Amino acid sequence: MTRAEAADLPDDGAPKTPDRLRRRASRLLSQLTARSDRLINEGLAQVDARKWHYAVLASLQDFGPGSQATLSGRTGIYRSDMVGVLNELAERDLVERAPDPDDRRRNVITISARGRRHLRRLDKVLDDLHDELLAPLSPAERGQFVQLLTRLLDHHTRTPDPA
Amino acid sequence: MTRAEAADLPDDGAPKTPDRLRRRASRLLSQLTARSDRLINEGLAQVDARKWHYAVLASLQDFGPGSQATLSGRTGIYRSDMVGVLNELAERDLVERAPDPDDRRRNVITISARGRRHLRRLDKVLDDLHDELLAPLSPAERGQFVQLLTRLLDHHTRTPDPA
DNA sequence: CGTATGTCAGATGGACTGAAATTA
DNA sequence: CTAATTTCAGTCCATCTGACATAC
Repeated sequence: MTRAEAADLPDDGAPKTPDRLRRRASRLLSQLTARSDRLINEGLAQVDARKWHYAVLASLQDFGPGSQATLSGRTGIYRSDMVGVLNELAERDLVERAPDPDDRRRNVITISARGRRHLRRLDKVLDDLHDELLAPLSPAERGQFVQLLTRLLDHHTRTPDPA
Repeated sequence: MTRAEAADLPDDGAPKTPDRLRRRASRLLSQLTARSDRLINEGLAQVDARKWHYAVLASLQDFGPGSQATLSGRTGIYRSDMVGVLNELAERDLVERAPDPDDRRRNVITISARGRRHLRRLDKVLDDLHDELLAPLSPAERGQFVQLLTRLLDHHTRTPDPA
């Protein structure tokens, strides 16, 4: 069976143009995200950072200090993985981890001056990387894209599982 | 430092609205893809399938039989992982794996009647799952979304790495 | 007591690498 | 000889689960 024959068979549920593989949003998403992740990871690695570093530092800068559980909620990092991320950030003197006097179970995480400087660096790096990521899109389209993603994500974070 | 103070400091490169975390396309992509992958995986698991099954079956249906290396190119599955996928598909009698008489290094993979039936089932399941995935978007917006993703992915598959 | 927090130890799964055996 | 194909073994990394000790 040649390719043309297969593509023209009518009754199989196959569309005339065999692009079901290319058009499935889920596939496009995972493939694009794979590229995106690699781009971001490699870019951040060049300044000795990971994407979770950015998430934690930005969260501290924008919302103030917090316990590890709080940061976990803000950034989406698991409580169990936060430990390692904070170890890396503390090693680099980008954050400070101090016991909370009001609740001795908790640590209070604070961004340092060095951390603020580093965050500014990371924001610049990420701006450039996103410019590369979104290169084929016009500014308006980039806005649309971000807006569509946001609406989808919001829907699926608030509507977990109707099963 | 309270949240309001942190959010209003001007010189730190922090935007007035602290949404840099929420707005980064790379973050939106990975988070949404995580949700999407789980949705698709769980949905396909209920009909004893995985996403790679669909990719291989659809590729066979739309482009005809091929060697494992060919299928690897069509679907994006690594040659090393293709073995396992085809084992699973062959166990279920959805494909046939026969040695190629013209080149005895190769196997020729063919979709079976049962495989075609299964593929139709999977397509229906995936239609429903994508309906759920894209629920908050209008039909026009879904088209836009797919088109934006496609353009981005095309750009990054043809333009690998300018470094 | 039940609950939250920080921590660790490990399961799981996906992407990916490397090499061996066979054949072209 | 070099190159391509299938296959196996195993690495690497991120997500995620479960349990534990401590403190509320």
